[in-house]
Amino acid sequence: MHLRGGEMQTRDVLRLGAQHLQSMAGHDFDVLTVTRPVSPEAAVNLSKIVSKLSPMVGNLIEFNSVEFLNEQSEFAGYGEWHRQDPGFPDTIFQGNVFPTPGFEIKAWFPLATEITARFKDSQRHFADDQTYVAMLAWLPEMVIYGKPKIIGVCVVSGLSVAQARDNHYHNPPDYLVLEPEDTSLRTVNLQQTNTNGFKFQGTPEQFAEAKRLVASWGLNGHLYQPTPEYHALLRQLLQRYPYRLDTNYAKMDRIVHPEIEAFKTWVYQQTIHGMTVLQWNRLLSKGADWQIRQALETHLGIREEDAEDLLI
DNA sequence: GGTATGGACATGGCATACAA
DNA sequence: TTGTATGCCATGTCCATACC
Repeated sequence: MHLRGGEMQTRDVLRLGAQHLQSMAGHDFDVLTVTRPVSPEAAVNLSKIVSKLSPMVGNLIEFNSVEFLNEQSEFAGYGEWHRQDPGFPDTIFQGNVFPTPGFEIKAWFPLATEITARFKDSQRHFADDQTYVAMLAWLPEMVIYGKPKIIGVCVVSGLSVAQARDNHYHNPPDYLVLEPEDTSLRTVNLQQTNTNGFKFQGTPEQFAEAKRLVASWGLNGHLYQPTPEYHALLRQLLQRYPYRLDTNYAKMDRIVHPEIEAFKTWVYQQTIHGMTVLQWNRLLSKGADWQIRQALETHLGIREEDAEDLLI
């Protein structure tokens, strides 16, 4: 990598880090192993609960990524990667590079019903675009058993994700994106850093009235801005009309970020043991037991004899 | 029929208040 | 002083329904 004047800058650290994270694709994580099911019945049962591994493997992937980054010699002398948990982002480069580069690592288990990782951090945290989001898609190497294997990595700018999210959701008065309150005086566990989404729940009459209020803010009144002035206006809506907190707000699956969408498509198209990831996803979430049984026998060789062998 | 959206439920960390 | 309950925040899965 070419560095101007021999100095490592924030964007260099991020670019290098992104390259290394992407190189993890295709590798196993030797952190845990699900043993091969001994019978088709056990395999079917396992297929329905393997997604429960998702949160745990997600965490294992997060701190193994830090170790992996620190094994790379290019960073030597400039600083070290550290995991902050809790904290944002969960991986930062501590050293003599400023602003401090960081990765927010999100693990994605593509056999689950959706990408459940959320990205709720305020745009205001990305003023210098020093934080990138790394999505790591993983599966057990044998689909329902084996070691976790990284099948693909997508690294995108955190700022771009936050902007895509806010532009996608924010649509006053129907939907409001709200920045965290000023909670700097609270104890650390009660401080807010996340934005939230609110959906209008009032009557059509109230909605018409709310629309007139938004119109009175001028031509750019519907455009999202993270400023206190704009949020003072938004809070008027929240006080006057009923809204509900949207608990699905900012799910990575629903943000509609172009690079993330392209990554989703790519991951679903990958072929693993004779079927695409999307086909496995459909089969395991919607397929009948006999279909799952058949696929596991055809593609993974799990059949009745195995169980019989075991009994002997 | 597939996708998007709305909603419910489960789990857990952490600081703090309060009771034993 | 120690243990327990509580408030708030956060992250995850699953399912029903609306929509195209």
